[in-house]
Amino acid sequence: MVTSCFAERLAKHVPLSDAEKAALARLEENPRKVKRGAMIQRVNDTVTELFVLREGRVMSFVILPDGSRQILRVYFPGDFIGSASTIYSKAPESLIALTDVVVCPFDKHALRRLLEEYPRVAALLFLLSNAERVAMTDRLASLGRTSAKARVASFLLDMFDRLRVTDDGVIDSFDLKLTQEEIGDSIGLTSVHVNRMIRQMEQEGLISRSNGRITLHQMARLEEIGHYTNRHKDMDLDWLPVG
Amino acid sequence: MVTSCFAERLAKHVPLSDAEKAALARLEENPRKVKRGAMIQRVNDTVTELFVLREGRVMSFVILPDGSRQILRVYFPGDFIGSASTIYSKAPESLIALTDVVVCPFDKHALRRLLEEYPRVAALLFLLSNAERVAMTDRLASLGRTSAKARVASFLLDMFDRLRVTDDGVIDSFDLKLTQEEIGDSIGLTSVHVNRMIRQMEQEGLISRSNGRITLHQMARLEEIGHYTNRHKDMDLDWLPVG
DNA sequence: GTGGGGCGTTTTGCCATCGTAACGAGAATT
DNA sequence: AATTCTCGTTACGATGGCAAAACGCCCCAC
Repeated sequence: MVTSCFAERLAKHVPLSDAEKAALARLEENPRKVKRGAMIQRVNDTVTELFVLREGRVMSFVILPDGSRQILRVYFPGDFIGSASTIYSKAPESLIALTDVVVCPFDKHALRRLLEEYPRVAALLFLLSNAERVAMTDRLASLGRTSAKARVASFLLDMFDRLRVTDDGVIDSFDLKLTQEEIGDSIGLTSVHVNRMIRQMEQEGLISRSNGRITLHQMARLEEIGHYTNRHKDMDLDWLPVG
Repeated sequence: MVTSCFAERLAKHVPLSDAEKAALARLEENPRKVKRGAMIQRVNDTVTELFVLREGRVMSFVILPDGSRQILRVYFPGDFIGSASTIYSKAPESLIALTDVVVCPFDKHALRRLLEEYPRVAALLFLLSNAERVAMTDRLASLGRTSAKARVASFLLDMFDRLRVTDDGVIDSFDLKLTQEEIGDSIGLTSVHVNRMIRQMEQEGLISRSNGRITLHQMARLEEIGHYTNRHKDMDLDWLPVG
């Protein structure tokens, strides 16, 4: 059986047939290595490609006319990236490698064939796309209606929970691989203020840090501060057609 | 031919076969009238239903523990609502009718059959879900990185452009049917500050108002102020399978 | 081993933007 | 007619942005 990190990810939600696994693996036939810091996709590029992220971390972002940056999403291995190019001919967001990375690009016509031949995979992609939407609305509420401290708390918890889905090594500490400026650009704060909040949370014993790793100490208290809800627990995909 | 406002909406993107139209119309077999202000869905309700909005306006929102509200999305006729319940068993957001409304609820198992039998519709739903995601990221950048004035400007333009997709009567003025408090709750501001910005924009001749209707005068200038991009122009669905 | 450059973090003082609280007026709803 | 909504407007103040500089650390060249 060919392995595919995307198939593995999907299989965490729904058991896949061998044919489905093989079809998904075919999307990952052309792995491409990308160096840390390199641009994978640029805003307004004409794109027909999507990606599965196999190794490393990637972020999507936009730069506003005044030069400020909004980071839209941080991606982890097994994530499906750049789905906006299924509907827009020009990329609405840029993609950059946060670490050395392996991405598997495939053309949207390959996706089309997949959707035609494997309706259940199509449904699954639809569902996961809805999960992404909910993740966005959660962050929207965070940016729109919560304090700086709450935003940092919920951001850390979100990263933590997402890492834990794929990486079993994650217990209560993790390596964010983001600078404080990047955290700020994710949650609508300046790096200065992110620093203020992180140090404050550290002093309060909510988190601690050592050489880049962040440890979360009072998970429940952090969830309260950040008004955070772990969405991963409540997923229900059992109603999907059987493979 | 049975008419369905959802099919009509989809047909604006891709020509649909009669079979597809009929299948979509079947989702709308049980129209339900809802009074203005009534709750259609409540956060944490166990839900298995989705909706097509046939008439009126609906908003989705969450209430944070401190009582503040974040409005996540305003929906217009032809919109597909509540897709989060395809993946979460408990509703992550509340739905409320902004005007008297006709919604067409259907169970997610009906959606499942549709996805199984009409792969192209499944693909289409996937694409539109991605468009929603992009709309969310646009607002995320707005909340995270732009001023109050920019947020109001881009919000007005967004509502305007979305109304124009379905309502041909919309030229340069429209009836928002939102209070200033609701606008604020959409873009992360207080009603007081929304009021400041709106009056300021009115004084500058960017917009004008009379009994609830808003008229946009300097569209280009507004787009500049709000860092707004009209996403509707750039859509490309031609690569989808033929019906 | 040492000096330097780059990057990220830490820190400070100042101040703009935006929120809070409060109240009045007019319109709409009962 | 009474009540509730919505909008308008004010004074005051807190949150978080801005600018600038210093600090620590890692890596590299010499």
